[in-house]
Amino acid sequence: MNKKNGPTLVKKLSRQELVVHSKPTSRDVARAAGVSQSAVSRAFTDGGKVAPETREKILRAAEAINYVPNIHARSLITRRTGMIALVVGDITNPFYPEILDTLSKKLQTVGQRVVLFNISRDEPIDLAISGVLKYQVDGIIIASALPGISIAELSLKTYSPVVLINRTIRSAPVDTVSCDNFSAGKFLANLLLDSGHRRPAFVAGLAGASTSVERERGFREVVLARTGKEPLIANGDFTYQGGVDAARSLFENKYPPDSIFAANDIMALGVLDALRIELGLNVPKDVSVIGFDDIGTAAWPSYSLTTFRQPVSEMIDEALRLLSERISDPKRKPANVVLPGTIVLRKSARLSTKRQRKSQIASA
Amino acid sequence: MNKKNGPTLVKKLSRQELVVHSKPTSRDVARAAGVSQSAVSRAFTDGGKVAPETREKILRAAEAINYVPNIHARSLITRRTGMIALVVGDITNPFYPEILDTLSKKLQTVGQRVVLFNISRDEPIDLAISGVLKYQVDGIIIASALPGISIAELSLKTYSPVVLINRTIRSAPVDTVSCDNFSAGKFLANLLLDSGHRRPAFVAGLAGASTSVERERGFREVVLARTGKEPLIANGDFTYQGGVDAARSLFENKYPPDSIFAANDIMALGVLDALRIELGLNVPKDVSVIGFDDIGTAAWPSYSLTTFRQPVSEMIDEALRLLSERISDPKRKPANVVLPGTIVLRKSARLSTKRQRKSQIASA
DNA sequence: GTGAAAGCGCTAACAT
DNA sequence: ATGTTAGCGCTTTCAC
Repeated sequence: MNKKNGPTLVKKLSRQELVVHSKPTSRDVARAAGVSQSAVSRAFTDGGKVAPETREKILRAAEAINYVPNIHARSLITRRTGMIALVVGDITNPFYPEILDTLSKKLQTVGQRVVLFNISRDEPIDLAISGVLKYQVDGIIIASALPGISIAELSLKTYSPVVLINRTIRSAPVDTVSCDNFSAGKFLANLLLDSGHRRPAFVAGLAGASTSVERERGFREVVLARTGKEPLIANGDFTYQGGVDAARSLFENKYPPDSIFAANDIMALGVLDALRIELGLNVPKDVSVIGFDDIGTAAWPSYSLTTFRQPVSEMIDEALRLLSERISDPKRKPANVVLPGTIVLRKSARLSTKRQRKSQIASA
Repeated sequence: MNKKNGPTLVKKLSRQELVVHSKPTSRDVARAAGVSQSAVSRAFTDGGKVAPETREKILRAAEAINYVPNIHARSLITRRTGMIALVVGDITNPFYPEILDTLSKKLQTVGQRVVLFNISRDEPIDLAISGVLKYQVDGIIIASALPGISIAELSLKTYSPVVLINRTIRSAPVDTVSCDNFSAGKFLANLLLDSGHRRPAFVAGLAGASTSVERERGFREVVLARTGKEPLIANGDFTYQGGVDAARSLFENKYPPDSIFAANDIMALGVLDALRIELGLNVPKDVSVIGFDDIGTAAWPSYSLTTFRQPVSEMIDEALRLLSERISDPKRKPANVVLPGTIVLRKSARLSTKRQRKSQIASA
């Protein structure tokens, strides 16, 4: 339907003649508008130097033949694709859709898109990453909870800027943004202890996840210091079912806990359900439960989960800022942005009144 | 660090010299491996004709300089990008992350990726679509609940195959895959009525959404025929809060319902919470509640929501099949695939025993 | 302000 | 089996 070839007779068919419905190109628009191909290009670029009436004419012609610029051809030259990769490990956890939602909306306002790389739990992250690199994305945001060990290598291989969100890693010099998980863990332990709890337990997430590890470290440190005993610990695998199982196992203990801090909300919800329904306990009367993240469901009255909110929107703002900073200065020293979170007091934890205000911990 | 230029003195710098860290290209690999550039290309293509030892050599050289093929340059020629666009309207509804998860995992097994287009509720869909088209995606899956009116136009402008998932549209000849929403509505009305309910109510989703409309049509038809009265209807906007509000308004009625069918699970969950917590009612003793979708949360014991399951995995399989069929035959008549769903019986609805088996409705 | 020409990194036809 | 060559659709000098 376009192209410079003459009438298509049956003879050696070139590739483009074989294409049934090839998309119109800037060349087609140029022909239709009676201008040069480069004029079309300029008409579609923001600061392009074209006379207003020429641009008008070109845009009309483009409209008429349903022309849309090919972003890949453009990116070959500009070296920008307008795509940001989001690497997630467990989109089933509602925290990630919230990140995805926030991120994609922020990006869209500046004409960018998110390409999702949904890596499964056992897939080695570096393999996934080389899959990402092919796409020449302008930046990579990794929110995967997978063991970060190979990220070190990655950051060397990558020409695209990388930022880890909601996790950190010691071994590699990489930009990161996260909550102050360590302080949060301490804060929550103190909160529980201050309110008269004597046996706080911790429900951990995935083994290798820095977030869970840090929250645990802070929590355990305070519990140990103040009670002289290690907190009970169960593994919840960052899933709802894991939370259910963790609660069960915690209560098989001879001295079961009187309060539980789960390393994320989805586990806390599982804990809550197991406590109330399977074990017939009253929350918060018998046991206090605190989560982490503040996903939407946490606010639903059936759960009314007291939790530690991560500042998702700010975290993403920071991630995008780090990304663009690294674009302009690839050699800049890696930054580790730590944002403060907020305790959100609801009904799943019995906390003493002197702490009942919305308090905020400072960033470390 | 690469490129064919000589030593970089300060003079008119070409674009590539200005780039600090330009990625290695196949040319760089060719030079490193002592072969031609096209040999490199072949080494990276699946059926490429290269001697095994040459390929080895090339891959090693590529590895050494961290070369990754540029997918955009490739797509310029092959006319395939390996990207599938997923257009969603409300990723906050957990049904969509489930779709996204399933889709992205299926695509990844065949080396494809999903690019997410997360359009906000008020954004005109055709604008969003022209954003999609720039990306030359191999296919577009629209799972947006937005008023479909402009999709008609769209399908004409689009050279990429399009399939609507979880919605249909009369005005445009477009491939669609969905549940048999109409039959499902009828089925659920009969189920409720058969179990002794006398005043079934319906909680509708977004006004323009075909899914909600069809479910309502089937439901209302049966209720009207069997009880002689229209069912009560409230609008829930496809959100949790909408469900809460809908339940409230339903019970402001002089003759409140004894059973509620919500057009999706997230609303049903809102209904449940409002019923139990705000209105102090017992579910299912006082009121039966049925949802639609069977999102993960529906199975949680706190809710134990009886619902009508959509066959997500099969729907996506069909969508991908339709997409690839349309690639090979762009002129094929649009297909409207209708898949049967399944009732999932849990505890939120009081249903009579003779219906207590997992029953399945046939596709229309 | 506009057009001609070069070339982004790659694949595919064509020689060899 | 390998290299040479011609573009894919676009942006960007460079003349005019």
